[in-house]
Amino acid sequence: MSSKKHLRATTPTVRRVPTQRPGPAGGKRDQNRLRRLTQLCDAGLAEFLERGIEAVTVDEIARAAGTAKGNFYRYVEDKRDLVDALIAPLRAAFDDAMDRCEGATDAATDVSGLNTAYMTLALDLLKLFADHRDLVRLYLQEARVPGGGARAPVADLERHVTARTIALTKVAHEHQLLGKIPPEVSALAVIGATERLVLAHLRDGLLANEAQIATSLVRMVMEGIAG
Amino acid sequence: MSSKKHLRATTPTVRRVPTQRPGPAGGKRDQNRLRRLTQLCDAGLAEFLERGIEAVTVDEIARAAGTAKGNFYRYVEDKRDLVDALIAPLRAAFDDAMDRCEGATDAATDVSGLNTAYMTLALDLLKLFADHRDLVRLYLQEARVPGGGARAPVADLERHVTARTIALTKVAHEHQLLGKIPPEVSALAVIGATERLVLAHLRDGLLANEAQIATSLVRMVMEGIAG
DNA sequence: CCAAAACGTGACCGTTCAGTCACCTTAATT
DNA sequence: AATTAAGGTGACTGAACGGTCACGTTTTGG
Repeated sequence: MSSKKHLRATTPTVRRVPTQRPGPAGGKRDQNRLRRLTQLCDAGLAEFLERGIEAVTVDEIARAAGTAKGNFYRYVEDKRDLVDALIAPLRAAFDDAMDRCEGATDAATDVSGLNTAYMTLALDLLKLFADHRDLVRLYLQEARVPGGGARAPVADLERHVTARTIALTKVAHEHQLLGKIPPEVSALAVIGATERLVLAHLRDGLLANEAQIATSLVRMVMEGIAG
Repeated sequence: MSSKKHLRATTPTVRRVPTQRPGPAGGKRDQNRLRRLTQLCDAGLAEFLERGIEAVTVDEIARAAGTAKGNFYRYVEDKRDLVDALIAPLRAAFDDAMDRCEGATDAATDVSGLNTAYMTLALDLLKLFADHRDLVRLYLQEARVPGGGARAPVADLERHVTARTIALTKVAHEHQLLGKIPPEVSALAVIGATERLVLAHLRDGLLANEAQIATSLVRMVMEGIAG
């Protein structure tokens, strides 16, 4: 057949990711693997926040995670894949909150039911910000740049967030809750205001008092800037 | 002395930028030079908007401007310098508007004088957006990413805008125009809402009706989302 | 205990890119 | 018209980086 050296017992293609003996879920193999992946994610996230996704090299991430570059590719396809893994939980948390709100608005029979639904959403999002501070910051820092290469998952999420928020606002608009302002406009204005405040808090350390940001924002949304 | 070939008649250092015969301002030399610089700026801006500042190479900019890479460096130090040249007019226009507004608030003797000052600022900024559409879009797309390398001028401008806007808002706050909301919070909320709307308009082609965006925004700032 | 899968490594390869340089052409100035 | 600065070019260099590979080590399932 082939020469004695380099004979490949199993599959001909080079396997980067384990497929034959991944071990039982929750077993030692699984644990180790998850730990390394987490280290890579954490290291990547820290670097991305500091210098931007695009500027960070695979080698830097691997070293910061305490391993070698070659090993990086055993856990993840490339930098974009790592960003994907990073962003996925954020997207999931956002969808959870939105799903819950949509369920509540669908079930609501009167205006006050709608308002509770929106207040619940606000609280859910507040919790989301608290639970995923660094991820939210990464999203805010990177979302607006054209999504080529590794930034694509972030840009995707931005479109997703925009679309779902506008859709939700249209419901409010149909129930006459928004006066003459087009739903797209009010949706984007609220998103924009919220995101800018959260960014100032997370990135610049401005506005240390989180509760005050939240209540001020709600007040401004309800009554305008002079509230 | 030296060999006949390659003798350097004048200065020993390689000159990239003309210093000895730049020609009179407005003269032909000056015109040509300005034209090329403009081509490079235009080409760079277009590429930056499409794929992000970081991803664009010097060679691409030069080719898009219809010239060779080597020539790029005769007009500009490097990519960062080009971004600097692009951003400078935007910064200048912003400062003009803010200076005018500060002058008006200083001169104002009553609340209505302050309000006119702020409305004038809003109109000035509206004009700024119209006069520098692509530059504003570039700013919005790139401002939040950590400012390493070529993106530094944009990140600088973001800090500048934030600082001046907050300072201006503090004046309003001292005149009791903002109720209980801290001036930093209202300033950032308004910036955020405005920027998000402008970005949707410029980048995504959403919200085609500019006048409606503007009036809606003013209404929301004044009366809240339900205006 | 042992075979082999998974893990880990860093040298290596091919590509890309910023910045330079020697040479050529154009045109402004005297 | 002659001189020479300025404009223009693309090949070249060195550095950086993504991704691979051959090899060594560890872990585990049987």
